[in-house]
Amino acid sequence: MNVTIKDVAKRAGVSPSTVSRVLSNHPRISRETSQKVRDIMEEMGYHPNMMAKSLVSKTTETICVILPKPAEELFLNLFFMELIRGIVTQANRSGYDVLISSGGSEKEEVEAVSRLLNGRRVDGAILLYSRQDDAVVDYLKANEYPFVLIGRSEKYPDLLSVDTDNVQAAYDATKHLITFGHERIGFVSGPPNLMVSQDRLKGYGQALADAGLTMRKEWIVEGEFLQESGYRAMSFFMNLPERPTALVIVDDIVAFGVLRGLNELGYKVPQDVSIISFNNISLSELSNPPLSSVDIGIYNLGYTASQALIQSIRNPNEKGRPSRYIIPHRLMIRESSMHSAPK
Amino acid sequence: MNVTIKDVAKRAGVSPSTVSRVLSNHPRISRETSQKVRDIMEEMGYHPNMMAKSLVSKTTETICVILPKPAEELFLNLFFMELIRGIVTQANRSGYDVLISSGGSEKEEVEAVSRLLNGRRVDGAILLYSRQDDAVVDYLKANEYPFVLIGRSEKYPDLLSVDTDNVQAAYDATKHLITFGHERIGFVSGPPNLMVSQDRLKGYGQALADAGLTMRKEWIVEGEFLQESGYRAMSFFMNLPERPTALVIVDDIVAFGVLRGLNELGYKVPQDVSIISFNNISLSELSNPPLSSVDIGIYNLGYTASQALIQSIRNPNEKGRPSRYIIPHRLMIRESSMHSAPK
DNA sequence: CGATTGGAGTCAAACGTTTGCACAATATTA
DNA sequence: TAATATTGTGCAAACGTTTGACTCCAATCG
Repeated sequence: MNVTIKDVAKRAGVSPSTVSRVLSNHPRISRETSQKVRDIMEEMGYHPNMMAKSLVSKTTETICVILPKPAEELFLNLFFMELIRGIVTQANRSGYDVLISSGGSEKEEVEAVSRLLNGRRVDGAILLYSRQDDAVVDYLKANEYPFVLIGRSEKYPDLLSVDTDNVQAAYDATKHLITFGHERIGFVSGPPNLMVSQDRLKGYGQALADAGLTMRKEWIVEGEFLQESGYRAMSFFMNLPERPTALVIVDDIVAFGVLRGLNELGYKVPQDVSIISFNNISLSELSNPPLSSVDIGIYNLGYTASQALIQSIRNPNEKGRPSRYIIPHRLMIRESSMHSAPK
Repeated sequence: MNVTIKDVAKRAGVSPSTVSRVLSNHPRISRETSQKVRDIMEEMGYHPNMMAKSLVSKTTETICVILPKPAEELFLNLFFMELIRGIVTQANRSGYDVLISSGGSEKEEVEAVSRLLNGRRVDGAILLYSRQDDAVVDYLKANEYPFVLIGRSEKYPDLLSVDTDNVQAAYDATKHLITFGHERIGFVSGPPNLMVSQDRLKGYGQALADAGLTMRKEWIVEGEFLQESGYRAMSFFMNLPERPTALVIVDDIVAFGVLRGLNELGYKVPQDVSIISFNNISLSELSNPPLSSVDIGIYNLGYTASQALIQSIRNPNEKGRPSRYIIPHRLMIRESSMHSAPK
């Protein structure tokens, strides 16, 4: 029922192979034949069957994006949207489609990845997170499938990956607060098994150390990338006998939770407590007061990841390409941290 | 190099067809054989090649999501993330994969859709918007491809679609403001060619009419689903000789823009101006003041759309199923509209 | 007891491409 | 002018499945 390459061939009075070669711009096809075939394809409404093509070429021109555990939960953060936006845009530009896959448990994730890659449904994968130790990474690496990590792997340091210099970024953010005279600076972290949490904590610690300030356990709180975590962290800090006057927060959404809590308790930001967070999602500047945030170029992270992956698919073992791309970050200082430390 | 059905067959001492039938739980395979084959598949690490399967079965178990014009722009709204979250979750549960495709111009969209459907890369599509007159819809309908609309089509009223009762929702929101004594109520709309803009405007008008209030042209402003639009609309309203005391705003993001503007000009919300908007994205309650918003169950819209699409793919012309699903909405009244009209 | 039924598998064609090899015709070279 | 290269095309085998038709064998039936 559907127009195939053979139908076109018949009508054009050539062989199917010729039609196929026209399609792939084979050099040994004459201008004339090529044009004739193209006209007929147009006329008959021919569209190549990608499945047949993939079957023989062993390539699907599709990549997949593996979302952190339950798409249902973590998807709430604008962060992923922005990442996906970058990935899809770049992939489409390179002629690739993007498949979204959300895992459940880590085991299910491995199964999904295995199904997609082994089943030749996609050519490669992008992982949108970096856990300290990850079965999916192990699997992909063991099977030598092309993939790129957004973040980094502790276990395999030279995996293809796109990342922020999170240590430096946290250093900069903390330093900024120190410059405003803060000496009691708290840190609201994410899940401790994520590399990003670890790296940012490290940068925070270094900045304190360089300023001769001591890092205090009770000023560090771990949580999820959710508002509630911020809210809880805030309550904890504010009940301390000695309260921080400024906070570095791993994620904007978490910072929103902190902000909400401070508002409720009647603390003024930035007069009583200064705040700076990470990611600079588009809503950061909308909060009240506008949120200082480290812009890490999320879109760019996604865009670059897609580019790196597709390169590595097209050219599996080309040497001389970096395996780690660091996207520059930038402090966006807004009202939430524009105030010197209270006495 | 990769394990195929033939390899398994050989090792198991059966024919490839038997292996295939084991895979699809064909009734005429004995328990015994089935178990033996399964064991061998496991042992050899067999994974079915989806491309080969799709080629013959003419089905891909994949659906695609068509994003409104440039993924680059409109993706900024959490709304889409939430929709996609619902779609992906449901699709995965039904054993389907999801392909994301972002269009450029309307013409490019048609091309993308044509490439995906005609190229047998996907089995159906979900359109995340409803324009008044849409070439993509025309195309899909003309070619009888399975698809579902999030929203509605004016041209073809009984297309498979999932929607909010936007007229009613806007009616309810406006009514709510009227109840608080407002008589000068403005409306900030979206692009006029979107059905959602039209429907909400209509509901707004009806509520005014039912309350004996007149709808005034200068109190209606159109824009995009972007903050800037809200900001601009706000400036416009506030420069009017007779200013509205309350606003109905088509989208939360737009409302954020309005809020920012009002803050800057020193107007108090809700004391000077009350505000209610639509969609209730997760950040609505975080703004200052928290935003009243009509919750339209975005996740549910996506979830239902995916479900409806997959049903219609699996069972093309089953009768007796609704073609239009209406997801219930609910007013989430928060501080931004909890104040009676100023004198 | 010959004929029928049913169960468990096998055979081979099909799905729509790509691609290495072969071949004829023409062009280039020595 | 013969030998060689180049250009344009066709042939047929692959790619890894699914599936309708067929076979074989044992059990059941009239």
